[in-house]
Amino acid sequence: MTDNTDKLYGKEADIFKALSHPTRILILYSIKGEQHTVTELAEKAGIDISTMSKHLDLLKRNKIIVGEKIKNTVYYKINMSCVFNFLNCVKAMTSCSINCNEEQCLNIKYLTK
Amino acid sequence: MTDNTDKLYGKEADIFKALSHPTRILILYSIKGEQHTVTELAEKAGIDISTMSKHLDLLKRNKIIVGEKIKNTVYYKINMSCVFNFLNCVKAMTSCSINCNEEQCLNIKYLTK
DNA sequence: ATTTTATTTGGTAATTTTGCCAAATAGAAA
DNA sequence: TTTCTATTTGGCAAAATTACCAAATAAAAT
Repeated sequence: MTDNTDKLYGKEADIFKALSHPTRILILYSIKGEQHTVTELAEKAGIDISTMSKHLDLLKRNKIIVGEKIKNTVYYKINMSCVFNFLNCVKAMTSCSINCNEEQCLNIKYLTK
Repeated sequence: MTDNTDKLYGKEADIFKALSHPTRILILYSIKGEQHTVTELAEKAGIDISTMSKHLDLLKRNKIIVGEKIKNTVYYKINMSCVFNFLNCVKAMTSCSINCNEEQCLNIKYLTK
């Protein structure tokens, strides 16, 4: 990839990269309704706390989530909630049959829900 | 990451992973208005045709774009157009100051455009 | 002041991604 | 059929990501 492409589209690509791991999607859905701590999320995901801390840090650096420290504990919550709009479309697409387009997928989702 | 997390969120993460490279964002914007071929896109991006072909293949496997073959040439176009809705939000966030949330970013974008 | 609690950071091995070249494929044109 | 054109695939080295353990922070509780 050229420097020019990176300059033009690197920031946008970085947001997608920050979202491109199953554990980080789990984080989003977990803190959608209520705030959670690293310890809670690590336990829920079944991974090491240090690993979860690094996943949270990546989402935080990209302003997708924010953490609020109260006493010794950091509570994480969503900052970029538009990600859920896109996740709805993604879920419609991935649960749709193999050769359909977005419009068809969203229609199927609408008809069957 | 556990098998369970991958089973639950792997598909969604794969879509984000497919979008997580500057060259692949360039592809999206390039074919948003009009269809393009591998050769054209490789030239625009300044990279090898084979490299561009692999980027397109990844987007195609994830149903984000589709290719239509006419004679010897494959024309690529967008299949999952909801990605541009999300890109609008992403651009608002990334061009916003350091500590703001989505609502503030979108307001700023609204006020300044 | 010392201990406990919650979290982050450093180090590192295993895995995955990326990008070029060269070769293969598929079909159109001559 | 042979040649030409457009694209894809295989191979490989460089770079990036991931996940664990161990160690470091930072502040609350005792």
